[in-house]
Amino acid sequence: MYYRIKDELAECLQARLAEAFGITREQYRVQVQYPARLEFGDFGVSFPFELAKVLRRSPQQIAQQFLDGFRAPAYVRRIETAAGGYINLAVDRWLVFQDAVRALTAGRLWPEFEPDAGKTIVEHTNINPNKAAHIGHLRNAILGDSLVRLLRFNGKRVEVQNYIDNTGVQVADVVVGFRHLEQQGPAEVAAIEDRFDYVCWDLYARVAHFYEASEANARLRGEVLHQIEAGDNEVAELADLIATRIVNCHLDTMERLDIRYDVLPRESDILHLHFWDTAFGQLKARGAAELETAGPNAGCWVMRYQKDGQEDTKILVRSNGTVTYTGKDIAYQLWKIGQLDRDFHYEPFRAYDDGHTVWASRSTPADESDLQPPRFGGGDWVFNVIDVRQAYTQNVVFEGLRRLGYTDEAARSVHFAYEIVALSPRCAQELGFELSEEDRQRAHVEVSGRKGLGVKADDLLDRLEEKARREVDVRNPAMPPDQAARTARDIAVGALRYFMVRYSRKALIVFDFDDALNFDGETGPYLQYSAVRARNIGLKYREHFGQDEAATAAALDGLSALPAIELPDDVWELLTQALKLRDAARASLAGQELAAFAKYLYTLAQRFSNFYNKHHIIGEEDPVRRLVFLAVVHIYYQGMQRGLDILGIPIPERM
RNA sequence: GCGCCCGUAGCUCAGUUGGAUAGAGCGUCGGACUACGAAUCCGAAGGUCGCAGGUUCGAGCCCUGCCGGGCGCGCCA
Repeated sequence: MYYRIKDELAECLQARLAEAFGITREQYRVQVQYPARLEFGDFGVSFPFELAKVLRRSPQQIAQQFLDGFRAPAYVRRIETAAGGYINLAVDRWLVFQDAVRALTAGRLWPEFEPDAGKTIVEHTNINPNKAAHIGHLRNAILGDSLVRLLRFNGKRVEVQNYIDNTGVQVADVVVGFRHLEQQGPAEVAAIEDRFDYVCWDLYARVAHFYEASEANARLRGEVLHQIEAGDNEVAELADLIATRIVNCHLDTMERLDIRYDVLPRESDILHLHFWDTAFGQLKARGAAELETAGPNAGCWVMRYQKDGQEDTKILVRSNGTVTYTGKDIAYQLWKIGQLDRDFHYEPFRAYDDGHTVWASRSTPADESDLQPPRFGGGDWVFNVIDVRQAYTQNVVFEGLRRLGYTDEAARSVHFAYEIVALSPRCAQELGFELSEEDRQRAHVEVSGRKGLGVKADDLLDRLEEKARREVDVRNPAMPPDQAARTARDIAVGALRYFMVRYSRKALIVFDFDDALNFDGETGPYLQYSAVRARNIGLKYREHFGQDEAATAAALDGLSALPAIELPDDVWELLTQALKLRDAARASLAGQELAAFAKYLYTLAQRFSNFYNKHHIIGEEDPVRRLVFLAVVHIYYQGMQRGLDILGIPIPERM
């Protein structure tokens, strides 16, 4: 198989290196690359340059000596030196093609990766349950969900967690809003029929002004927060009602994007089950937590650690005995790596259409549920999808693990950091916000839930669907309305999901409706469109030649017995790009960069579009060429289908 | 003050972990539908990779300094 050729060649070259120069793989590891240009070949290496000094010979001489007596595998058609020291290899196109067609007809184009015995936990979304989700949350959830899909493709067993901070000040603020601005209690709030997350969005922004109005108002926040943490009172009941309703809204929003979860750990349960106590016990026993007796932090339990030769101190327990955010996070991370010695109880929170259940944590054993929860937590690898502003805190948490002796676990805990989504000043003004003179001069404005400044996730999805629907209706006047709606939805999802992963994690996205609503060029719809066309070719082909699927499959099967024909460059480039799917997925995961995989798929779609415009498959006179083209289109479609699935992008029937 | 990140075409971004002539999209200009669907394709213009040194056979990528921008560093969460 083609995906194995690169590895095989590396082995082969490595062996020859030992034979010709006595260089072991420990001394030098051969790295096979893809040459910059097609005419150079399909694979290339540059080790003659790198070994020139050690071997005391010119790169050219090394390359020559290496090649004299080198026995290349049978599929290597051409091997030569270039540009004073590169070694380029070109493979036999027809052999690779036949091999790929056999894999296609046998249904094993992308064999599964070795399943991984361990468990990988991915935590993402983590939206404060006090208002509607916005574009910043979309980047988190889409990045997180795409990572989950990529991990699964790479053979990992993944558990998806969505942490619910239901006892924080953000929820308290909305409770204050309902009680003191709206004069509403649990019964009235439960009866609200309007979009609950939107109601809270506006209310949350009003509470910020309410606090500014007087000291007494501002004090309400602390009082409410205290009552929420204490539990067992009407304020806590209201907070729970709000948080639960909002979580349901968030799950609905994410469901529109095919994003699902396995478990929702709730902060209130971390408190009630005293996760911190056992974590604190471990920290004290190890001497990682120390009680300060003097100085500004007197009375606090702190963690001291060395960072770049400088000592840093982080407070874990305040002098009033309460635990800081960092402290709670260490306890939670310990649970995730299976070293807390304490667990949640669980209850089903929601059942998805396909029967999958998302569970929520609870503090007490579930009464009489016939469903038994899976074992949650205890991951061998942990990915925390959190924006880059939390880098410092995440480092402190991992340092905490190391101080407790969990160095391997800390090494397998990843802060999957990404830059935030901000708004262009123009976009903020479009949304009806008055910007200060200072903000107007800036390149971007930060989204702010407190100010109510932001683009709501569902509003954006609605606008995408409306625009897609107009385009669908223009192109497909005869399409039934329900199919048109479905298609518009698929296009909206494709556009949004691709938009959020096409940027590298370190790139700050300055959001603008013009960019996000674009369906041309490097966008999700471009990829979807190319897949739809490829699928159509298969349909039209069978229709035109009066074949059923079995007959077409038989014809493709017979292809490997036919005499070789010359594969044109553009066909070859399309084929090899499609066959690099596994390589691209592996590299994307190794580099922890989803944008790399997105770019790979985009390039693949470009090659197909190019091929599509140049060659007419059904109109092709030569029956062998026609069949070869059809096979390549099939391979392309299979690759695109698999690739788009990794990005969570659906393929409409028509568009 | 300390730490992290960024600076590449008019705009938004890639750049396979140091490789060959720095690539896409948008925008601009000019072309291609009586053939599988033009949400497409082809062509053109557009670059001192922030600046200056250094390491290297080779630097957009590594090191040092400077300039410009963003973020983080709380007995908030």
